[in-house]
Amino acid sequence: MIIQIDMAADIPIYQQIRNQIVLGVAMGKMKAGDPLPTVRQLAGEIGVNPMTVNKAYGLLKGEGVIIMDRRNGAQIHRLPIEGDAMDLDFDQRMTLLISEARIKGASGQELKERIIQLIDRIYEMKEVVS
Amino acid sequence: MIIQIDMAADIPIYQQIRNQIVLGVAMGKMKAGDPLPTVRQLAGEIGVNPMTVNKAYGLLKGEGVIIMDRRNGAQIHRLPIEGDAMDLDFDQRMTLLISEARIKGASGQELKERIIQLIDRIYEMKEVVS
Amino acid sequence: MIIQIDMAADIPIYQQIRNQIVLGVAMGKMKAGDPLPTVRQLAGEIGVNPMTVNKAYGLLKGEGVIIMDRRNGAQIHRLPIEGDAMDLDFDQRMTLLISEARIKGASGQELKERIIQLIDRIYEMKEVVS
Amino acid sequence: MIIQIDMAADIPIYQQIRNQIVLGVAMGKMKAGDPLPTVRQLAGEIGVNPMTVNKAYGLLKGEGVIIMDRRNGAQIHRLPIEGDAMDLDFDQRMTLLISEARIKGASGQELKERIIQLIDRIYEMKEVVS
DNA sequence: GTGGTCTAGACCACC
DNA sequence: GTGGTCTAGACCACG
Repeated sequence: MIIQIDMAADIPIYQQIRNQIVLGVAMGKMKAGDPLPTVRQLAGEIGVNPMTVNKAYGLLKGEGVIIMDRRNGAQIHRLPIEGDAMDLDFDQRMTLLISEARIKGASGQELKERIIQLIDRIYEMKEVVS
Repeated sequence: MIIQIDMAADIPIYQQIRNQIVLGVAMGKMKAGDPLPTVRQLAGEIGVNPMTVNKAYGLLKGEGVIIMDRRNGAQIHRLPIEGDAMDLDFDQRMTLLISEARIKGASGQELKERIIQLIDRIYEMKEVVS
Repeated sequence: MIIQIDMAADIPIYQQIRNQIVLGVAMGKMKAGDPLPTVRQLAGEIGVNPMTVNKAYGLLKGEGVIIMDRRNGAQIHRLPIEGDAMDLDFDQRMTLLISEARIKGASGQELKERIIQLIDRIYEMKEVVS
Repeated sequence: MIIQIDMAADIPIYQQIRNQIVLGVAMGKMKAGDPLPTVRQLAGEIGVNPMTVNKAYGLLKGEGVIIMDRRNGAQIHRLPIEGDAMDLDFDQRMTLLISEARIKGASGQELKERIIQLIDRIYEMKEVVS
C-alpha cells in the first residue's frame, strides 16, 4: 500500500492520505484487521509532518474506517462501517460532479457508461466486506 | 434562481455560489444568455461582501460558464465550455465517491441504479446548451 | 470595413473599435483619405453607446491615425503616422508575448516561422503608406 | 529576481507582477522548482497589499506557471504549461502589434529582424523547462 | 510560519 | 449604473 501525495493539489495533505486509505480499503488492497503503518513510519515514508498523518488517522477513526489500539497501532476496522451509503452528502457531491460534466458537453449516455465502468473496476475485488 | 448559502458549512461561500450556479445551468434553471444578478445585488440578497460574489463570478468566468459584460452585468455564456467533460479530476472524484459508498456497504447494483436516477433527473431538461 | 465587437472580451469596447480600425488601415482595407462612418452611424451599426465610439475616435485622433474635420467627419490620416515604429512599448509587449509562448512549449524556430507568416500576411497589400 | 512595479502605469499591479514572473521564467532567471517569495514578503518589498500579490499568484497558479505549497510558499511549476503555445489570442495580439508598427512606417524586413533578435535574446538560456 | 477566506470601504474605468 | 482594483485588517486551516 503506497501513499502518493500531490503537494501541488488544493486538497490538504491529511485529506489526501485519508482518501488514499479509503480507496485502498474499497478496492480490496487492505482488508479488515490489516495493520496500518505507524504515524511516524508513514510520515517518514511520504515526507510529511507526523502531525499531518496523525490528523488523517484521526479522521479515519472518527469515520469508523480504522480502529486505533495502543498496543497494536492502527488497523482497518470491521466492514461495512456505519452510516448510510448514499446519504445527502453523496447525492450532492454526485449531482455536482454530473452537472460539471454536463456543462462541458457530456451526454447522459456517455456518463452512465463511464461511471458503470468505474464502479465495475472498484468492485472487481469481490467481498471486501468482512 | 435563488442562491442558498450555508454559513456553517466548511465549503467557502464563493465556492458555494459557484456550485449553485453550475447546478442551475446544468439542470436547465438558467439558460445561455440569461442574466445573473449583479455582484452588488446578489451580495445584498445573501448578505455577504461584494468581493465574495465577485470571486465566485471570477471563477465561473475563468471556467467559461459565464461572461461579464460591463453594461449588463454577468450572463450565462452562449458557447460550450471548453475542456474534457470526463477528465482525470472527474475520474478521481468519482472513484472516491464510489469507494466511500462501498465501504459503507453499498452494492454495485445499488450504486448504478442510484446514479442513473440522478443522471436522469439532471438531464430531464433537454438541450441545456443553446 | 466591418467592426466586430466581442462583448465577452476583457478589452474595453472603445479599445476594440480602435484596434480594428488600426488593423484595417495596416492591412490596406482603408487608405489615407478614406472616410470613416460618423460616430452615430457606427454606434448604431454595432449597437453601442455613441460615447464609446467617440472615445475610440478620440484615441485614434490622438495617435494620429485619423483626422477629424467638422465638415467631412473623420477620415484616415496621411501615413505613416509619427512615432518610432518599434519603441520601448513594442519591445515590452513583444517580449511578453514571446515569453508566454515559450513557457507553453513553443520553440524559437516555431515562433519565428509563425511570426514571419503573420507579417507576410499583413504586408501582402503593398504600399499602404500614402 | 527583483520585481519592479510602475505605480503610474495603467496596467494593474497584480498584472505587472504576473507579467514579470512570466518573463523571469521564460528568460531562465527562474527555473522549475525555484521558490518565489511569500505573499507577505513580496507585498512588503514592493509596498502593496498582500491581497494584490495573492491575486497575481492566483493567476499564475491558474495558468499552471506556479504551484502553491502550504509549507514552502509558492514555487515554479515543474510540469510544462498546458495550452496551445500559439493560439488565437497569440495571433490576434501579434497581428495588432505588427499592424501598429506598420502604420508607424516599419517595413516587413525591419520587423522580422527586430523580432528575431528579441526571440534569440529570450531563448539565449537553453532548456528553461526542467 | 504559510496561504485561504472574508469584511468594510474606497476610488476608478467603462458605458 | 456596472465591474475592476486596491487597501487595511481580521480570523482560520494547514503543517
